[in-house]
Amino acid sequence: MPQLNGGGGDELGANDEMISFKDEGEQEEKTAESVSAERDLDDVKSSLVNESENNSSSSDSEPTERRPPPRSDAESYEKARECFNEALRRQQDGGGLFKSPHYPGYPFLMLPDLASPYLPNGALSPTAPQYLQMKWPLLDVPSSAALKDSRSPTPGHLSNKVPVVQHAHMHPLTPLITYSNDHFPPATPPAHLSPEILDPKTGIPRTPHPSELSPYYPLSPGAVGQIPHPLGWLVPQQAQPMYSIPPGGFRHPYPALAMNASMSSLVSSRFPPHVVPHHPHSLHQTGIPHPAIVSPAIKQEPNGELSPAAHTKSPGPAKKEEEKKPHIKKPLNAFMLYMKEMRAKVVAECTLKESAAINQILGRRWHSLSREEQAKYYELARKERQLHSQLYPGWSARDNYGKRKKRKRDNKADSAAEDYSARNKKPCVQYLPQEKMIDSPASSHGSMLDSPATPSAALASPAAPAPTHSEQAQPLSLTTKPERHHPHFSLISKPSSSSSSSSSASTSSSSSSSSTSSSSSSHPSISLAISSSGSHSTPSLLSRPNPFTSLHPSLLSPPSPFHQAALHSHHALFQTQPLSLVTKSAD
DNA sequence: CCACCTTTGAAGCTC
DNA sequence: GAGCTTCAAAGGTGG
Repeated sequence: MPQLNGGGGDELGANDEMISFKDEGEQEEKTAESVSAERDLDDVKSSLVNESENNSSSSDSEPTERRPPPRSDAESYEKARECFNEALRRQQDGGGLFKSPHYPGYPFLMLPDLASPYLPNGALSPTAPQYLQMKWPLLDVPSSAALKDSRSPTPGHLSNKVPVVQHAHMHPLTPLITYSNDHFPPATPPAHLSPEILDPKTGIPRTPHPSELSPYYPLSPGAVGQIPHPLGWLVPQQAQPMYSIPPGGFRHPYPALAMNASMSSLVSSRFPPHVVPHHPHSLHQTGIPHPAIVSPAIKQEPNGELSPAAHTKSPGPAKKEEEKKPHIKKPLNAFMLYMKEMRAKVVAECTLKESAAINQILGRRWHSLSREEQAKYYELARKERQLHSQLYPGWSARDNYGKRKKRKRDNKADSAAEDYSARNKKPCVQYLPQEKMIDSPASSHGSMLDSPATPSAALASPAAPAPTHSEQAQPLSLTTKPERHHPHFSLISKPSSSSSSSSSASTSSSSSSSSTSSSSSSHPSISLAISSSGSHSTPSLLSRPNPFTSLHPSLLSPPSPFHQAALHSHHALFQTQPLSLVTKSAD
């Protein structure tokens, strides 16, 4: 695996990590140096220092909320940290890391780059290759050999339309959905309607099957079993896909085959096993069966292949029937899609095995993603939802309620926050803070700005709520973490709020995270954002997240190549940041 | 063996 | 309409 990430793979993670760890003195320096002697180093350090201080303080300040992680956890996190550092080193050494011409040290800064690859018409520019070279790290993931092959065909050419492919850490997904920007104008047509996809092999444009658009769902009632999903086994990673197949069925569900691994992973991941009938590998290569469609209780039915249609298929006793009914899962949201994609990469980079820890990392990374990047996932998610709704018109999320067996609710209720906090999270806390610190400043604020809703809304989905101020203001991350980073704020909202302002308040977001997050975490981010804005001049280091995230919605919003092109210059972007920040703060 | 942890986001439910 | 709850993925962990 060394090489796996070794090359360009790490960019994302490594960077992330780099940043994240900055808080620690030594690491911080290392990272900074490694980062590349950015001129901004000083700034970063200073920021880090502050963060570190905050951090420490935070720990103090929030002791009540979170206790020190259990030893084991601590160790694991420590490990993770090391892992990150390692990744960092690799990047630096290996040189595989993607470096933006503009921001050498900061791989993440891709936005501008992204734009470049495309021609005005949205087609991939010949010059794009440079980006193309950088496959998504994910691809490099261990078991991905297969993936590599699959993607090898020509990721780049996959479709001219798919910009994503080019970018290293981009959205492998795009190919899937034809992300291309041009395709999702605000009022994007239903996913299935999306523009034609170039046939990977032939290069001939063809209309995509719904399945292609989103492979994730279980077969549609009518379509049912017709299609085996190739990717399902093709893709190494977690694989079982869940999506459905188009009524027409598809041979090749996805151009994906040709597509790059990441995408394929995504697709495959979701393709329901049943979709892929009895393929010898129906199980994911890893051997992990995917419950995708089937309800947990049922697990995979013998004929699990049956798709949703299945439910209809055997009219048995009502109860049994219900139980048997394949469980149509909720469509994955943007973050879930992102997680699916990136998880393998993170795992590869780090020794961490625990999903909880990994998820935390992914969460941070998610926040650190630029708006555009996030927007892609939002768009993808939106399309999936559309497809899902089309496939299962009658389906409602509520159908799945209770299927999971009541979980925490009980515990939480019973044990209350105390237990809750006590049990696990601590570890995370410590862990997070470090990484987060880095992110937080940049990303966090960015994230806030970027709030899920915003990006998506702004960029793509018409459906998505308009990016109102409030939305923008919403801090994604409310989830506690931010607080830690910035202890000052950490305390209950009010005090801190002064600085950051009320805006975030709204943010509190419904997110489940429950209490912990409660605090005004968002505020901190805002404050940071502001500060950062001031520094926008020095986007290089810190910034990655900031710059883009902070971008003004209007600017970012258009995912289309055109827009990207417009955005071309970072400077412009950076400059824009302040505005965005302002808006938020205002909110 | 099952629930939990953890993340964000969407949708449903409650008031 | 606001706020809260549940579920989606994932895999180690603990009871």
